[in-house]
Amino acid sequence: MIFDSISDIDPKSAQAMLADFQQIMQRASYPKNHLLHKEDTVCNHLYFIEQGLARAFYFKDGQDITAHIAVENTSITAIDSFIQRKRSRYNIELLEDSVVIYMPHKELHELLAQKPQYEKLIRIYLQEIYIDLAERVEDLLFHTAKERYDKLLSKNPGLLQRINLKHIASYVGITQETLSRIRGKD
Amino acid sequence: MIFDSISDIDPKSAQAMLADFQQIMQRASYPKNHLLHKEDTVCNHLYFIEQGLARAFYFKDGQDITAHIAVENTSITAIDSFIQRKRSRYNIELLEDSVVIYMPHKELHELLAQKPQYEKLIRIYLQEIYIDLAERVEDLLFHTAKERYDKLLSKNPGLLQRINLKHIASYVGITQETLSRIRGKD
DNA sequence: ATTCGAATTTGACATTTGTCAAGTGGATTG
DNA sequence: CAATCCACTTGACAAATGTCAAATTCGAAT
Repeated sequence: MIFDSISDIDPKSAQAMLADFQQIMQRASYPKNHLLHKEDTVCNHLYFIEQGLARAFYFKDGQDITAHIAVENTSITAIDSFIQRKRSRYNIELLEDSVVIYMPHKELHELLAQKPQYEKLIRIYLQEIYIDLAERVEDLLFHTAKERYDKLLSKNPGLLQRINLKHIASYVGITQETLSRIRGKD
Repeated sequence: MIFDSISDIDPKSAQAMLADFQQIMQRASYPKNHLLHKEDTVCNHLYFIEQGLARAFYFKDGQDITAHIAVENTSITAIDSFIQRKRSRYNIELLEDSVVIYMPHKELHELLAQKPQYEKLIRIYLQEIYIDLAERVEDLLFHTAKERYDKLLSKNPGLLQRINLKHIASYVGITQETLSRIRGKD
């Protein structure tokens, strides 16, 4: 969550920063299956999941592939689209009735132009998601599908009860059938 | 390359920024096989390859795995270590006699503290390498080893003549033998 | 409780990739 | 020129994963 980064900043200004950020962020509730973002459009919002569950996915050769899973206190966007202002191949879908907080790209951009001190926050946020992503690459390269599956579940206990196995399977990079067999051997 | 980001910034201040950055960056030449960074130490430098070739690698079950390849005008670090100030599992090795430009973490940190306007540059740099990494994840998940191999070579023509096949194989996530067989089918 | 449909598992077989060992070819060196 | 080394390829077989189709299980709705 982005506001974790504020812990790196001195507490008295942190409060003020938080207030500024809250001004450009909005909260909304959506039902299960709602699409936060549709493929082939530019993604204008950075979302934080306050309550609920979301996934980013797209279609590869007709297959529904989950690229990212976001639980509570976690962010989700079509980040390449959000950053590069180009159309995204991803959809973002809620898997449960959810409460999300979101920040419009335009407002964020303006805030950064007006108050450059917030650049630091965004920089730290980017560092954090970069580290996460780097870990994902290592997992994909050097760990087996079973190890990736176990790790995902140990990081997110209870996730199994909230999401289809096929989404988890595509997220860890294997078919649902293989995942099912892997699970059997316990 | 980090200074690409400067194109987003108005030209007159770009010059001044460039000068500031150059003050904290140094240039050095090293021979082939030189280690820019050793595993199990904190990585204190962000390197840009001006001339030559480098790779980041580490050992997984005794096997030498290439995690990143950096050609000219490209950056390389043990980025998680550089950001998080913890020991790295990566080594960074030059594959040719090279000229590198590097920025010490301490100086960068101090520059950012003194002149927060540079945060923007770093933010943009992080955005760029994040996008690259996200593309890598997609490749690993959704493209075959052959597709990854072809893409790597089409992005970097001539790379084959500069680097061992085994490094390319581990980079695209397969064994050298499999890569050799894949190459045969052309 | 029963039924229906979706989610998950299982079976059979094809395909891909890994492993280990041996072979080939080119460059280097004495 | 022969010996040697290194990179790369090939062969034979094992292991892992994919594909497609057929069960089976589970849960929601009646």
